[in-house]
Amino acid sequence: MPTKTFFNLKEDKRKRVETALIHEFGKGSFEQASITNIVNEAKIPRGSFYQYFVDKEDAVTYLIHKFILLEHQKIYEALIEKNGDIFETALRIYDYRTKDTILNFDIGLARNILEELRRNNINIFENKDILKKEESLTKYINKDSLKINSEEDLYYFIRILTAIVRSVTVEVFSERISKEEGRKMLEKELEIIKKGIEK
Amino acid sequence: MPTKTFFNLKEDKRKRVETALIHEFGKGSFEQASITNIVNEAKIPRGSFYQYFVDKEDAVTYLIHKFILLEHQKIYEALIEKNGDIFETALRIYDYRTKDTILNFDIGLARNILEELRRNNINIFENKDILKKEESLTKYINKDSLKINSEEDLYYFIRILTAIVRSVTVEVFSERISKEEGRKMLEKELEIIKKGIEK
DNA sequence: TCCTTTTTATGACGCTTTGTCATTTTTTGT
DNA sequence: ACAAAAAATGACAAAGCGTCATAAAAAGGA
Repeated sequence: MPTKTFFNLKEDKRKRVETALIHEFGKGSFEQASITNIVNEAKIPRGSFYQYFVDKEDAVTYLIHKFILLEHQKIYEALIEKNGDIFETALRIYDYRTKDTILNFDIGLARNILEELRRNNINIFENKDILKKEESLTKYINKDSLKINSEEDLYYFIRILTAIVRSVTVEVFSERISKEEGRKMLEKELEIIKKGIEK
Repeated sequence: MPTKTFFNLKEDKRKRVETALIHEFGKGSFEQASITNIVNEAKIPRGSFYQYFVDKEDAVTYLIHKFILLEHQKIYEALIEKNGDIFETALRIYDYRTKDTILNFDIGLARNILEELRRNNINIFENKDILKKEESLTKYINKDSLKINSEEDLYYFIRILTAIVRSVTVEVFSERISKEEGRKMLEKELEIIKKGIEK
């Protein structure tokens, strides 16, 4: 996490740094991001960057945490809107992720963050590191039409869903498939999960 | 792909380079891998590395291709052994991936490669870039007990399976869960896919 | 066998990037 | 107004990547 100094910064400067971070980390992979570019864009001296963040990793972590909190809020809203229907919610999340801009984030950054989350198998539904315990979203899921007998079953089910939505989203981001194709694929995949594959 | 020079190398030297690649790329992420370390371990001058590979990316690609070909062979064997039962095959692949050594590869390298494959959404079942067209494994799958009406259905089904097996494997590699826990989770998840989640 | 041509080997070097640190400047508190 | 704490600054060391001019070795031909 960034230092106290960073959070004490005047609005204007902090925004400049944040914007530069979003631009640079959204361009390529995190490893490719250059601190030189960041300090140039934000118009701060190199030393200041290291006054605000321990290192590059620290700056990335800051963005990821922000992203997770915003996503969490978005999922909550979708669940409420869809009356707890988890399949509808999954599609809703897909739709909003594949919009041109996600919340305050650039789409390129969103792509990188989702990859990073996937790489570290971070589940947005209940992330112990970032979200408070009582903030789990599972309680808003309508379980009436689901074959679920325990908390454990629900857990595995969400794991599967998360993996699938992410997978398609990242494919769309990498431009291997279009937004529309991705949605159709997701619908198909959700259908399989619903009905089961076994005769 | 590596240069002709690399493949013309004498057995001994080529092996030394390969081993060094496997060690270094198995340690951290690909970006973190250091060519300096590689040439030191392989006891070749720095310039030679660039005589064999265009750049770092090129060396990685070489390893990934080798890995995919070996994995492909392994999946084929598993499918034959399990008489085309795709669920049993999935578990078999999980088991062999979570062994201490995977084929000739270090487990650390396998972890990185699987992540890289996932990042690029490369499906080992039918990879157009590396495998020949007729080498698709789907024809060995026993479809009798599956609710599958078209090639398309099968495609989506395999996407889901691939995603899930990878996901668990990577979690085991990152030591968040044990081999045994991972296997139980995979079994549970496969069960959900089989039966479906909808009441 | 000797000479020419092609292939391979070699490591110093240029360039870029990261993170550090000693010093200066600004802010805060009394 | 002064001292102490906090923040800003940029030069610099260290490390890494890929290049390139040159040397060595191997292959081919007469």
